Amino acid sequence: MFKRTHTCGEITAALERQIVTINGWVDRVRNLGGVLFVTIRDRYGKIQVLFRPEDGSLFSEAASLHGEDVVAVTGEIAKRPEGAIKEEMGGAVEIIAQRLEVLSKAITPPFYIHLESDVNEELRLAYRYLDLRRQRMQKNIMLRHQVVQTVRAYFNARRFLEIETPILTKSTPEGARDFLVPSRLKQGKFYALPQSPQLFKQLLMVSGFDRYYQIARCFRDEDFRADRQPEFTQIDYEMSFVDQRDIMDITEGVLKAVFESVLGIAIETPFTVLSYTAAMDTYGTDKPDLRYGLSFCDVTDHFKDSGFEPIRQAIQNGGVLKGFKVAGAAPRYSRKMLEEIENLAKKAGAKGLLHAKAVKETDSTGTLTLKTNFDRHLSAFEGENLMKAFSLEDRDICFLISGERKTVNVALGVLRGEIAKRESLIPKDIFRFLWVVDFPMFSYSEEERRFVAEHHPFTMPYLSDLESYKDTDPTKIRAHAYDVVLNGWEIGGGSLRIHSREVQKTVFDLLGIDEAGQKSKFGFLLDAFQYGVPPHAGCAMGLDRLVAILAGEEFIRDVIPFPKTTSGICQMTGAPSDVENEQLEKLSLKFIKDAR
RNA sequence: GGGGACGUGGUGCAGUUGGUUAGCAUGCCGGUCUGUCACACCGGUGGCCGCGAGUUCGAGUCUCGUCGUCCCCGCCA
Repeated sequence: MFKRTHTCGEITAALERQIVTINGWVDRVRNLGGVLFVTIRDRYGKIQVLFRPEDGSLFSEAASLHGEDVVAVTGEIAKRPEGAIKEEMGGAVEIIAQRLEVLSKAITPPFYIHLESDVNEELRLAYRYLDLRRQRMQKNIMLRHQVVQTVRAYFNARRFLEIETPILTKSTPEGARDFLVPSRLKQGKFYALPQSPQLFKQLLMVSGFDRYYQIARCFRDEDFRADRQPEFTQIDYEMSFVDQRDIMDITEGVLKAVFESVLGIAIETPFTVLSYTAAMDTYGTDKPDLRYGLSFCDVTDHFKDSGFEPIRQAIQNGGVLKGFKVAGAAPRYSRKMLEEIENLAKKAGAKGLLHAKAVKETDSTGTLTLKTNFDRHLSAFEGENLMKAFSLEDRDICFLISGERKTVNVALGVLRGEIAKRESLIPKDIFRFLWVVDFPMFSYSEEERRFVAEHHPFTMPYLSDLESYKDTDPTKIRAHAYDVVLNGWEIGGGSLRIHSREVQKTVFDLLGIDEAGQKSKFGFLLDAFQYGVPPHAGCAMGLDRLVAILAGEEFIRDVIPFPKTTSGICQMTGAPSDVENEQLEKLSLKFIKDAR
């Protein structure tokens, strides 16, 4: 084989008249009869090679090249003639061929490699190795590499140790469903694949490795989404002797480094910090997209004596009347559109949707009046306050929902997102980070009929809250937990961890995990905590989501080299697949019903 | 578990109220062509319309089932 002296991307005018050898794939062949152009591609770029008829057998051999053949070409770098220079097409130079070696022939691929045209994703996944050859995926995978390397460099420079934790580990009852791996040596028992390295990184703190990080693969056996795969990668880190702000600083620092190195963008730190309650009250979600406004305004106080029964009753029952304004959008909301929006609100849990349009009278007075879908029940006083509260101007519209606070928030949050989309209020190419902090420690699971941890059971609760509410209303207990949110995506989260055996036991008690359960499931952690555990805290960021955002991709599949489909299938390998009965027997496993 | 969208030459799409021969672009094959770069031009090849039932004189089109893909809800500490 003629080994390459240069990559395709390295060939520039500066190398004019040098003899070089390149290795790569045939991108395109353009045979003009008397002269033949072959574009060669590698991951560094593309370069045009020129074959001339006077070269005889070399020319005829080149004429039989096909797309995706792998070749070695030796030739002289030459400036293209005047008039044939197309900078944007790949430069001003080309290689005049002297020698060609076909390293391997390719059959016609099932889809275009050289074009960015749409291809059925199923097919892309079945031929992922070809899909990955395409420019977009090459760019994404290289970008992912760059992110990972930047992260490593950042942590390494700050005394963090990269430490691996087990992939075969113990099943934990809390949280997502585990992937299970049967044990052959301990028949009837199972390993689980880790949902995250959570417990191990805490134990590393106990061991004294006070700054840990890992690019960690995590596994969760739950249904998929555009931003969820059964296995995914976290940038996982943990520190001892720190407080929440220290973790935030490190997180902001690593994000800053990544955005700087990958996009050349300087992001502003520190990020905005919003409490969970404030986020819910203002945006109706715990991961608000701050690239646009549409924040909520509470007008409950002005409607306590509303003549509109649903509003009055909701408020009397401790509920609220809230909404948000869409400036200048009133003329776009026809009756049909409003009906559509109302249906959305109802689907999101609202009982109904009120709207108010501000209209300037066309007469000489030019007064601003409100047109609402509850005019009959709206007093002048209420209307005035509505206008004031939302600073309504001509052609503005505001949407209002009344009811129980949480329901109203969530429904308005859904509307906010939908209307931002419809009104094209979401600016491109900007990055709005924020921290959401003080999440509730527990929520009540109707299904399990017990309290469950909102973050995870090792999160430090506000000790004063714990004292006040553990016996009355545990959902009121706040946690020292924080999420980092970017453009409406939760890209990471973490918490201060419990480092007291007693607090940990109180939390387990509240979760309804009894003494025996604590011992069998988390005994090793509780044991460890008896031997001197440092106060510690940590965070984990979703690498796939982060890379997707940086790459401008909507789906994390497009930044994962070999992803699964939404039904958990690998189109390329066919996994999951049948196994031999012998394999099952070695594991003492058999089907209780014929799944095949 | 539930809802929605989709499945037509290798690829991307069109296909009317059910109607006779399923179109278009591109690829692929052959030819012409000495400066192209999505080369151009000429000719050709290529389809069990995902699969299976049903309705009908007749189904790519309608109905039911099934398989696959995608999106959303539930779920994801």
